[in-house]
Amino acid sequence: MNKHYQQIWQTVQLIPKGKVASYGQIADLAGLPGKARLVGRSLGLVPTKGWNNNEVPWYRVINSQGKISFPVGSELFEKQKELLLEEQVVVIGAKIKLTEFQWQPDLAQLLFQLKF
DNA sequence: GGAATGACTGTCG
DNA sequence: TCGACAGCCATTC
Repeated sequence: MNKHYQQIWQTVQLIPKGKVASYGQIADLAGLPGKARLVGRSLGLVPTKGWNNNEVPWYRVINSQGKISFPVGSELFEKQKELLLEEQVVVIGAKIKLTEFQWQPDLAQLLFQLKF
């Protein structure tokens, strides 16, 4: 259980500044293919708990359509958008240009860092 | 143990 | 491009 969350958070931390990744992408990289929902849920657990919440850039994770997964105007939506804009990521409405900002990791380097 | 619930995804019209 | 739908899976009731 916790092990899965650890892998997810660890993977999220690898997303470079100014880039974003989708839930499914994170799930794959964390060794949990097809479990995008698990990623979403685990990210939802981070902030409330006192774990390494500040270390996990949850706002760099969006859905596969390149959009923020919160209702427009909600508190979390605004916060996420703000944080992304601070990193030079262009957010139009809820949309982000995936072709420009989606993280495209070097798999070999990634495996080295994760040490799975 | 069964049913409902999500910060999801891919496919189809 | 967009909405509806069916899988998906750990957690919660």
